[in-house]
Amino acid sequence: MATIRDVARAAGVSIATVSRVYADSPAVSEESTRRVLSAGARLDYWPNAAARSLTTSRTGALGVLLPDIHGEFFSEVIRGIDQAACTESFQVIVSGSHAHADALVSMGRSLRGRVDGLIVMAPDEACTPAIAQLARSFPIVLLNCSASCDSCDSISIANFEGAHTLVRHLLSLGHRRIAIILGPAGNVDAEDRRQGYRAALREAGIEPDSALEFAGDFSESSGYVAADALLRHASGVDAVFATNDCMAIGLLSALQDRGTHVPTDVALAGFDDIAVARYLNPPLTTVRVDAFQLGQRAVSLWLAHRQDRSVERGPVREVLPVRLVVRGSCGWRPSAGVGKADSLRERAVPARSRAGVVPFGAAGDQPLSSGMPAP
Amino acid sequence: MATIRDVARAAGVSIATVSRVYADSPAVSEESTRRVLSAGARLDYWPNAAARSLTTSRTGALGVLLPDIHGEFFSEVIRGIDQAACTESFQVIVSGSHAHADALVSMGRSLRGRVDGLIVMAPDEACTPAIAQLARSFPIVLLNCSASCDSCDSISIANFEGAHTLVRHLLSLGHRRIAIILGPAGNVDAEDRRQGYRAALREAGIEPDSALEFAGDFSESSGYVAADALLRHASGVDAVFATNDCMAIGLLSALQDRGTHVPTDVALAGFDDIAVARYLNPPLTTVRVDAFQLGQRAVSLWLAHRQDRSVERGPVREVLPVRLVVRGSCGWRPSAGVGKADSLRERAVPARSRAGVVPFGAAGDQPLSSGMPAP
DNA sequence: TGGGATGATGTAACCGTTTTCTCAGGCCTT
DNA sequence: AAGGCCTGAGAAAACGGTTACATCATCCCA
Repeated sequence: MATIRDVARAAGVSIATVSRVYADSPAVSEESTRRVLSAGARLDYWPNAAARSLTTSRTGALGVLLPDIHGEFFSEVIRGIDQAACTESFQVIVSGSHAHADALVSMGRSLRGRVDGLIVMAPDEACTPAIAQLARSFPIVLLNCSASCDSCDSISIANFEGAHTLVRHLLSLGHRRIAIILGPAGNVDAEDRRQGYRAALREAGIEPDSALEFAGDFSESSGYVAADALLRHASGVDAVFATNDCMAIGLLSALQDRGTHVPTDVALAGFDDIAVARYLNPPLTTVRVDAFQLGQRAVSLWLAHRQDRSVERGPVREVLPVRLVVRGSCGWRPSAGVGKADSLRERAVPARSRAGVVPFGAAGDQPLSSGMPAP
Repeated sequence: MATIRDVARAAGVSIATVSRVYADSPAVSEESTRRVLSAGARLDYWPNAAARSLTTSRTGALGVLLPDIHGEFFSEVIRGIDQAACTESFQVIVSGSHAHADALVSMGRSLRGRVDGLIVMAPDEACTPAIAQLARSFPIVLLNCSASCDSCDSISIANFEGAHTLVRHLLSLGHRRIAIILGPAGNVDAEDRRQGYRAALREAGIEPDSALEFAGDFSESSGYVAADALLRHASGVDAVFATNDCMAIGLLSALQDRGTHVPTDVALAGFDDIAVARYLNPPLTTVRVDAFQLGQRAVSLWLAHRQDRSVERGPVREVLPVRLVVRGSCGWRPSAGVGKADSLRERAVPARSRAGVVPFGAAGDQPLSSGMPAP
C-alpha cells in the first residue's frame, strides 16, 4: 500500500505538500496539486485513517452502542443514524448486545481513539453509572435512556404522552376496565408508558387498579402468557393496553386460541407501530414511533453538541413526538360509512400509507409533543 | 486523556513495560504488572486504538458495506455479523446506501487504516468492477453478490434452489399456469429466482411463457401495480410466485381490492419469509432465508480467509441453504384434519415457531443445499 | 570464580500522517 | 535600490503506541 512518501517521491514534492493536497488545504499551486493527484491516482493512494486520526485526534467516526439490535425498531434507528452520519461524512461503528453495564464500559474503552463520540441506548436503569463513566471520555448523546447525565444531551420518545393519549382514546370509546401488560422491570420506556396509562385513568376518575397490571417483558411470548392471567384474574376487562406491539401480537394469538374475540369481547392496543401491526387481524391500534427520525435526531444533537462544546450550557433534552394510530383492534369504527377498499388501500400503496394510517383525521392525528428541546 | 507515558511515570516503569502489560505480553513480573494496572486504573488509561493500529497495521475492525439497510432482512444480517464479530473481539463498521459503484469505491477508500477487511453486499451486477478494485486493498467476503472475484470468498443464498422447490410445490398442488413477479433488472437474486422458476416449469414439461413474467422491483408498491397487468393479460393464471415477500404483500392487497380471493381464485407465494409473512391473511407460503446466519457465516469465512492468507488456494464459495415454508396462501391443506388452535400456536410461541413453521413435516422441510464450500 | 543462559526491563526507531516553523523568491512600495 | 510583505514549499517535530535490540542482574554449573 502506497504511503504519503511514495506519492511525494513520485510527484517530486515533499510529503507536506501531498498532505495539503489531500486535506484540501489552500496555498498549493495548481501545478503541484495536479502532479500530486496524478501520482496519487497512479499509486492508488489514500491517506491512512489511523495515522490521520493520531495526529488530528479526530476520527470521523461515531460509535453506536445498543442493547440488542434485534427487530425492526433498531434497524430503523441504525438506518437513521447511518443516513445522518453519512451526510456529514461520519462513519458509524455499531455494536449491539450491551445488556449490562460492564459490557458498556469495556466497549466504550475499546473505542478510544476509534470514535469521536457515542450514541448510547441503554433503557435499563442499571446502566446509569456506566454511562456516567463513559461520558468522561466521550461526548455522548443518550438515546432513550433512563440516565440523565449532566454533560450529555439526550433524546427520547414521548412514552408518557403516547400511552396517555392511547388510553384516553380507549376511554372515549367507552372502555372502563382497562388492563395493561407491563414491560421489563427497570425499563424506562415501560415505566413511562405505565405512568401515562395511570394518569389517563385518574383523569377519567378511575383509580388505577394494580390487579389490572400484568407482568410482561416486551417479548411476544410474554404477551401470550399474559392472556391466561388476564382471563383468570379479571373477567370484566374491557380493553388491554400492551406496552409494546410484540406483546400485543402474542396476546392476540392467545386470546384467539381461547375463543375470545378482538375487539368485540375485548379491545386491544399496542405501542410502537411495527410493520406487522397493520397486517394483523384485526389491524392493531397502536402508537407510532418514528425510529428512523429518532436516529437522525440523535446524530443532529451530537453534531450540535460538539460544535459548541466550548459554549457553556446545560444539557439538551429532546423528546420525539409520537402519534396515535387508530385501527380495528380497539373497536373504533368511523361514524360515516366507509367501504372496505379504502382501508385496504392503506396497506397497499406505501406512498399513501403514512397519511392513511390514522384514518379520516381521527383525534390522534396530531403530534403529541413539540419535539423541541426542553430545558 | 492519559497516555502510555503518564502511566509509565505513575507506575515508575518504562513505556515498554506498560505496553507489554496491556498487550498481555509474557515476561513482565507480577510486581510490575500490579503497579502498571493500578496506575492505569487510577488514570483511567486505555491504549489508543489509532496509535495501536498504526504500528501493528491491524485495526480489529471489520467494515460492512450494504446497499441499503432498510427492512428486517438487513437488520438480521447486521445482527449476525455483529454477533460473530463480537465473539472474536472485532468491531463492526456499518455503512448503508451503496447503490452504485462509485459510492462503494469511495467508501472503501475512506476505510483505509480503519478496518482489516470488508464484507460487501452489492446485488447489482454493475458493481462488479468496483468490487474488484476494493479487493486490491482489503480481504473481502462477498455477500450475495453477482460478482465473483478470484481473490474473494463469497456466500450467497440458494436462490435458484429455493425458487425451484417452491414452484415444484405449486406444481404438485395442481397449478399449471404459474406467473412470476420479477425483481429489479440486474439484481442477481432476482435473476437466480427466475431461473429456478423456469427450470421447475421445464422439468414439469411446461415451457416458460414470457407473457407470465411480470416486471417488479422488490417493493411493495410494485407488487400492487403488478396485479393489474396480471389480471388483464393472463386471466387463466392459477398461481403467482412473487420473487420476494414485499411484492407478495402488495399483490395480495391489490387482489383483495379487486375481489380476487387468495388462495381459492389464485394461489400466491413469496420469498424471504419476513416476519410479516405469517401474519398475513391468508398466511404467506414462502421460502425462508436465515439472514442472521448469513451474516454469521460471512464473518466466519472472513476470519478463515485471513488466517490462512499465506496458503495458496482458490476462493471459497458458500451457499446458504433455504427452505420452503408452506402456509395457507398457496392453497395447500393438510390431509389429516387439524384444528385451528394448532396453526395459531405457531404464531404465538416463538420458541416453537421455528419447528412449527413448516407444518407437519411437509416436503420442503429439508435444507435445499448442503451449505458446504463448493469448489 | 568466571562465563553463559535466562529473564525482566529500558532505549529508541518506527508506523503514516498533520502542522508549525522556517525559508526562498518575487512583487510592491517608498 | 532597499526593505517589507506575500506565497508556495520544505524540514522536522509531534501524535501514542509497538517491538527489535541492548542492557543488566541473577543464577547455575563447570
